[in-house]
This record gives sequence, structure tokens and C-alpha cells, in this order.
Amino acid sequence: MLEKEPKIVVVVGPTASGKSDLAVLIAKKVNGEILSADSRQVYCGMNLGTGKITKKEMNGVPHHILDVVNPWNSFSVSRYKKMGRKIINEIIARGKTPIVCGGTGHYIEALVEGLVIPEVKPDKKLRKSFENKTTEELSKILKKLDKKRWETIDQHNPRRLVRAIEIATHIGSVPQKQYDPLPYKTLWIGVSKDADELKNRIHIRLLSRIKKGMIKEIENLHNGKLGKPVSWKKLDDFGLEYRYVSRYLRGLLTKEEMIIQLEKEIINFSKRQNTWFKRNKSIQWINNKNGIEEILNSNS
RNA sequence: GCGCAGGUGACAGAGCGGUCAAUUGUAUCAGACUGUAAAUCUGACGCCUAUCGGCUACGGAGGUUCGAAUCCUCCCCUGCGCA
Repeated sequence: MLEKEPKIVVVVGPTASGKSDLAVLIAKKVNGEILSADSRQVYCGMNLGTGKITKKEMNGVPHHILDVVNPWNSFSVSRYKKMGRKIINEIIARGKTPIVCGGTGHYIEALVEGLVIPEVKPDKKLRKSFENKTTEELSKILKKLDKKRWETIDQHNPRRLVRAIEIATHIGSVPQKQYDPLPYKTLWIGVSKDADELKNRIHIRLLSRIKKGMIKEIENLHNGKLGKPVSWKKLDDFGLEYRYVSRYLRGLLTKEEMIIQLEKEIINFSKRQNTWFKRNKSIQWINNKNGIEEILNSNS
């Protein structure tokens, strides 16, 4: 085994599992810098609702890809991958270890495993024109444009269908799925918690976030206190805290309903995250900070 | 205790003579994932069976009917109104 081969560490797991703390701990041990892999923490001003790590919690460890875009602008996996790759190279050039930490599987797949994203930018006009089409209609359109992709795509998913049509109209067809993985040795660590404990952590964390002013944070986003107002639609699309708190602010839910529904959604989300990570057989699962030392040593 | 409204699968809540193991939502379980990914989407969900199919079910007990979750009788229970 090559001694000096650059290595990266990837810490994954469902929301509220304690990834961020663990990543900081690892960073301290291996002289690392952290790259967040979270599709919501990239936005400025979305802190409490996303559970973004605080300066204090960072404990001196540099963190990247947090607060890189304003919430009224859009972001994408593709941009994430480009930014992340650049930063990883810089960290390695500095002789340090990149630690990717987050719960957005798709982003990690692009950044680390190298899922190649077709170079077709979102076409707002096209998307708008398909807004009112039924799923069946979209499916038919795709079938005509790109039979091959049509055969494998989820026929019921309008969002995917639109994207596939978008790619096909711009470059003829959807290219085959391919990967350009990072050329570094990768250590995958997953943080797992048993279902009841995770639920409990989610519950406690939600109440604490509300107490710290999460509702105000979201109200400010919509009121434009950060520069430009973020539309209700956009907040709804951010999901979870942003979706349910904004529905409460709009008077669509009572505070109690908001909390109950939101908590359920967070739990469901954590299950979806688990489903995603489960298929990556390289991940070594641990349920607390103990034993992390062994994993780091045995794989170095 | 008289009046009215009800009792349906884990819960909510449709169905009101056959096409009902029973619409739908929630919960639960499993899954997908090519520039929105905390988004978006799929499947299973009474019991037995690989499948065909079989069995038990709509508060309880009877009854009418070729056939009842659906109609009738009595009983039990719940909510609201009047006492």
C-alpha cells in the first residue's frame, strides 16, 4: 500500500445523527478540512433551519461550501461538484486531508464518486412550458425524443421527465450514465443511530431550533431582510423546516400542526437518506464516536 | 331519560343491496434517484398461498334476499340537543 497516497474521508448519515461533530473530531486527528455536502447549507441566511454548524462548533477547523449562494438564487449539483473538486485539490495541495461531510447523497455521488452531470443548463422557458403537462404527456414527449432514456426513466416522475426532455432537446439525447471518480483513496464512514434514538434526537433538536429563533429566521427570508425576499414557493420547495414554517407563517397551519407534521417529515427524510446510503457497500457504519480511531488507523 | 346523529380495516374517513378485502388520506414497511435532491417519484400494507385461489371481516345477535358493510328487528356503545 502506498504510504503517501492522498486520502479523503467521507462522513455520511441521516439528519441529526451527529455527523458534523464527528467530522470535526476526525479533522483534528488527521489534520483535515471539511467540505459540507448539504444541499441547503449552501445558502446564506439559512442557519437554524438547516442545522448549520456554528463558528464555535467548527473549533478552528476550516469548513467549505457553506454560505456560497443567496437563497433567492438557484444552486445545483453540477455547481457543487465543480466547487468541491476545486477545493479538494486545494486542500490536498496544502498537504491536508479533505473530509466530505453531509447528508445529501446525490451531491456526494457527484463529488466523490464522480457522477457525470450532462452539460445542459436548466432551461427556464422550457420548464415553464411543461408546467401544466400531465405526467403521461411528458412521458410521450420523451419517448419521441429519446426512446432509450424513456425506457429506463421513472415514468411517473414529472421532474425527471422534464429534465430528460430538456437534455434531449438541447443535445439530442440523454448520454449514458458515467462516472469520473476522484483519484484518491476514500474512506467512507457512516453514522447510524437506532430508529428510536434518532427520532428522539430529531424531536429535541426541532424544539431547540424553534426556541433559538428559527421561525424568525424564515420570516426574515421571506421579508427580504437579507437583501431580496424569498418567495413562499421557493421556501416551500426548500422542504422541511422551510416548507412547514412558511406554511405556518402563511396561516395555513397552526403552530402545533406545523410542529407535528414537520417532525414526521424530518423522520421520513432521514429514512430516505438511509435508503440512499444503504446501497453504498464501502461505508463502515459506526453509532458513536468510539472506535473512530481504529477505523482511521486501520485504513491509513 | 325523550330527541337527533353515529358505530367501517392502526387512525381519520368514504361506501349505503351485487362490479367490496372494501375509494381516499395519514401512519408503517420496502424502494427509485443522469444540473430543482430537505426536492421529486414508486411499490406493499386483513390472514393463508410462489401463483391460481381460499379464508375471516364493516359494534353484537337474529332476520329479509339468489346475494347485505349496505334493508328490517332487538341488544350494546358513543357524540350533540332537550330534560
